[in-house]
Amino acid sequence: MKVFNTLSGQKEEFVPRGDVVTMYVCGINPYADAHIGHAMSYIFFDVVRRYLEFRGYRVKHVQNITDIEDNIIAHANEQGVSVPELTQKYVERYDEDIEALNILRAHEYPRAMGEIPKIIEIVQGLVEKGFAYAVGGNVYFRVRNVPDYGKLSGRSLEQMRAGARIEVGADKEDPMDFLLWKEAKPGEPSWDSPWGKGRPGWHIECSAMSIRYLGEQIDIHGGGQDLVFPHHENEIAQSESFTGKKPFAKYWIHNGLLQMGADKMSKSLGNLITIRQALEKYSADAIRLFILSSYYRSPLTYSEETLEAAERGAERLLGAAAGRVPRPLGAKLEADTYRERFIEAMDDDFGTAQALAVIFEIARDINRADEAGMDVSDAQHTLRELGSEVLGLKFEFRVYKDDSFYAEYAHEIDMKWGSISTIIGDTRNSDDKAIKEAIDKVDSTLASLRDRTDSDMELKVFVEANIEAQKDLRDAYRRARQFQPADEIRNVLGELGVVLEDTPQGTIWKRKR
RNA sequence: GGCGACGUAGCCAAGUGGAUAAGGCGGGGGUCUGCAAAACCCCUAUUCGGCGGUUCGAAUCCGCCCGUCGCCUCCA
Repeated sequence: MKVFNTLSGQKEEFVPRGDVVTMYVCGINPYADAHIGHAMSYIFFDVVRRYLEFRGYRVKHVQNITDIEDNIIAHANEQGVSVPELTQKYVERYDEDIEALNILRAHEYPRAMGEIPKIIEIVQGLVEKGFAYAVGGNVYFRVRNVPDYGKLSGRSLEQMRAGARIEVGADKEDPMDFLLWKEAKPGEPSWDSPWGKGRPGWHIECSAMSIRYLGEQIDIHGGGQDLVFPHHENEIAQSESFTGKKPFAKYWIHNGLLQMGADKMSKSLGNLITIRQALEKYSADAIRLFILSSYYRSPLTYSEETLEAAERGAERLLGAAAGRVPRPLGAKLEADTYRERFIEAMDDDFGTAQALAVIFEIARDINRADEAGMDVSDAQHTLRELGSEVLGLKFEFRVYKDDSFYAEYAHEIDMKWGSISTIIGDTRNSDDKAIKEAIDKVDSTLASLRDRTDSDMELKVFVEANIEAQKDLRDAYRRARQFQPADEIRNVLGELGVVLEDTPQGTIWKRKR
């Protein structure tokens, strides 16, 4: 299995350091809802973890929550709430997002606020070893004492010092020195430390959590490409200086960034779609397919058209994985070669795009073989296993949220139904008992739909009961070979956004996409 | 200014020296179906931003040019 390591700039054979693969992925700053760009990172690393486990590794996955820093304080002040109130709210919302996207929970989600003693211990250690110095209540990391500083991002101190945009802090020894501990201003959240009241700097919490929960050296450290410098570069410097052990992380894996139009999607640019907004329009499977359909290191551009395409793809996979008439006596569609090709693709630096191509081929061949009367149960099992276990697909239809489908349906059905009742009327006194009963059922579901109050929480139930009743009525007409009323019912439902499909297992209804 | 990535069909996107350039979406035609839908079958890049070069052979390597983007500052 090969993995691209940012540290070496090339693909390397993946050989973990011990029995358990230790993996640290940079997480959220909880002061706003996570957006699709975050989803890209977390879905990708979710697949990394799932694939490692699929290949038989045990994985320990830790993801930090940085719940104290400047932006958080600013947002809390703006909203007039305390920092813990703000962060708790967004951590909870993040948990919901993660679950909705079918991302496996990390084994630990340490929060910066809970790691202050470890952070102080590391800062103290760095000071004692000469890698850090205090100026007043601030403690800075002394970059020039680290000869290989810049090795991750491939730049030298000289290059960086020459950069025109680096501000020289008045009290820093070197413009590239960075803050480990920040003196608190009056009214800000703070903790006692050997340097007075203050809070952690911007990179130290990740070192502290990684060391505390995974050990001084780990296998995989991941995050978005925008974290390579300065965040991860500084993590390496402070961690390796503190422990005296190299490398801090054996494999550095960075995903490309999501583009929004011409720019990257980011909080600071404000050009973002949150995970929740996306989930109102697209299924989790479609979002995962969208993200996994390209190489993780390439940038990806958000577009409705591409998400919609992914949605249709997800529907096709679902169709192929869904139940079939069992054919135990038919020839078996073998699935081993697909599995081998899937593994081959994933082994090459998580080639999810090619792995997905294999997934779609399984789907096509299942449909084809099923039509030819073969037993496709093994292939379906493989499709579901690779799709859900490794790629994290749910194989569920899109869940429509926060739209007005049910209300509109309830509002319009009476009028629509009235317009076809003349056709129905001709058959109302039919001898066909099934048709008569089905008509009565439709009438009664319509009555209950009419009688409900607007505040009725059971709107969805009533609407679906009515759709079911109409579907059954149409089937009764079809069995009686009365196609005109049958087609009329289908047309009316179609105008209301409901599609009827006749399958070997009977007629099913779906929301129109 | 420095460092880096990318440019493949209408759209998304694999492939990175060799035999017919994956896969998805869309489009066209067909099979099936009472009619639809779904599914399946066929077609949809003689060509990989442009121009040169290396090679028996290049989308794949080298050079130049054009274009797009990221990082260098909080950021997945």
